[in-house]
Amino acid sequence: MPRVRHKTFDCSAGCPVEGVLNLIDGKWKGVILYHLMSGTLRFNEIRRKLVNVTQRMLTNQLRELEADGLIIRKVYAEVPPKVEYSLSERGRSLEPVINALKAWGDANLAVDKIDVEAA
Amino acid sequence: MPRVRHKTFDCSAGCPVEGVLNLIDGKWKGVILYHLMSGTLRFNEIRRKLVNVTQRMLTNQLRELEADGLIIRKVYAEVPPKVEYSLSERGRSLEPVINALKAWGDANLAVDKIDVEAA
DNA sequence: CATCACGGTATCCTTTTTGACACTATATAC
DNA sequence: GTATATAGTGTCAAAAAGGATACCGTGATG
Repeated sequence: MPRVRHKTFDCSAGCPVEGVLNLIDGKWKGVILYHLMSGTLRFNEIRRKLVNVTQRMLTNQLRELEADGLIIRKVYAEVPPKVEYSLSERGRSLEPVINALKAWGDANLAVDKIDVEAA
Repeated sequence: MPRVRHKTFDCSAGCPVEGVLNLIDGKWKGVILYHLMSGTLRFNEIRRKLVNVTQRMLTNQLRELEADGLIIRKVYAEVPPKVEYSLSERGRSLEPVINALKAWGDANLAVDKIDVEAA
């Protein structure tokens, strides 16, 4: 499992920018946060939204988000297991950031263009 | 709001979010963009602002940003060499995004020791 | 002649991240 | 008694990212 992502952020002026990026990059974190903005989701609900994610990766990403205090993991003592993920206060405060990302993406990552570059 | 019409690669609704993240993650890209928001900079000026970056990494990051159309590289035929980097139109349009990142970082990563201790 | 500044390349190596795939527990349904 | 669903773990391997270090060309400076 990828270990401690948090070292100390000793950097200069642009540092906060990198700091946030360290929290939300990782192949699936952005999308996970985005989906959780719409409400609580269970493990497999998230999995179905992130089409190609493996269980291991999803678990990893969720654990890291949890460790960074952005999401809350709630386990129900049931069988079959039930685990719900939701945004914490801190996670919810990221909403403007995620929205800015989404807005720019929508405006500047037109599908045609991606097609051309990917081809 | 333009929406994704067709899946080029498996992404669901949160895709644009990941798309932008793919452009601006990389260990130094966020900070580079941040610094270029204040104006044109030469290679070594950027280098001095990113204290621990190696030449190789800085070159890499700048080339990727250039390839993604976010910055412009202008070479002067002089000796010693002079190369100026500045934001493109597209890069400048990222300003709200970078600002959102910076704002959140300033507000939530102020002293990261608090993270550890308070949690 | 030797050295510095500039903006890089070229090589090699280590660390980090991601992926494939197999395995687990248990209650319920068939 | 076999299969299903859930939410995971464990192990190994590949790929991507990042780092260390050395080198290049040239004109001016000492």
